[in-house]
Amino acid sequence: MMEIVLHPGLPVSLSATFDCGQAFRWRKMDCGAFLGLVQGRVATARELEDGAISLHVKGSGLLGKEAERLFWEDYFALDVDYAALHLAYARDGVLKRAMAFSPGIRVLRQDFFEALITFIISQNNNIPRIRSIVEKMCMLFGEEIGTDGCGNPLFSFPTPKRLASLETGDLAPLRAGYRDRAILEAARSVESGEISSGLLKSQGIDGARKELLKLRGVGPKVAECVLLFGLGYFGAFPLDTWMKKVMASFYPGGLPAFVMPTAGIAQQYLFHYGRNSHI
DNA sequence: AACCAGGTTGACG
DNA sequence: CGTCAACATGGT
Repeated sequence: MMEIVLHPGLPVSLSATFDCGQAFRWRKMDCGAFLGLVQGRVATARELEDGAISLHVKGSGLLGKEAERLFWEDYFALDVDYAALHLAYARDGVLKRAMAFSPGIRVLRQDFFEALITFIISQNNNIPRIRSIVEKMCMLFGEEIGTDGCGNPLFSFPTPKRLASLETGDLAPLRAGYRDRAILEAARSVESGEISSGLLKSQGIDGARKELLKLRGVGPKVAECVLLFGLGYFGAFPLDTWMKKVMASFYPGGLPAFVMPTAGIAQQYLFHYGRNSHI
């Protein structure tokens, strides 16, 4: 077990960050801390009084102390200056309200393959069911990487190799419906090296988007989610049913130009606001 | 019983 | 180019 304390410039709200529809494998424990399954690790996260984040991390493939810290700083995108972002966004009345409604959201840099498969599952689906399908997938095809407080086993997200080896019949227990085919084809594309995180990160957002759109089950919305959550392109802008409503009522002429370079981060505040504030 | 959920696809004008 | 039904599943 390794303890890591992160010091974000601006306090992070773990509940808002983990419950805003970007990550599906964090859950709140009875004690108030969060339990997360992140790239082979079992992590518990809690907010400290001074705005720091305390992480307790377990797993067989942990890096050394410093590398592990860098991993988590990257995961929480501590290189992004949220204080400056908040200051700039406050020029826009709607964004200002959205940020006040749930301050401390951060767009996480998650694993590419997990984001790809998870957001393929997300199409025409709801968040509780996405979670349950992903959990079943990990339980069936992931590796056991630890246990929770009650002794229940915890599983990693399946590797591309494992998913690529399956047939559609194997996915039936997930109850993912017609998404089965897209899940397997995407896994095979990654496993074969036809598509890879390294390539997509190196070629810029427009090139990466074009590649992603070639995959079955990846249309405009899922592609933006993978760009934003799985590849760290913060300019990506997913437009789902909720965001379409938000855009129609608040930004009929589009987002303000100064927001565009980080449109994905603005989107995350607006999405959470639109879904949870009953405006 | 319709309708919806972090949509995409293939067919048809 | 744009529009549109069909698509699995489970919840309201």
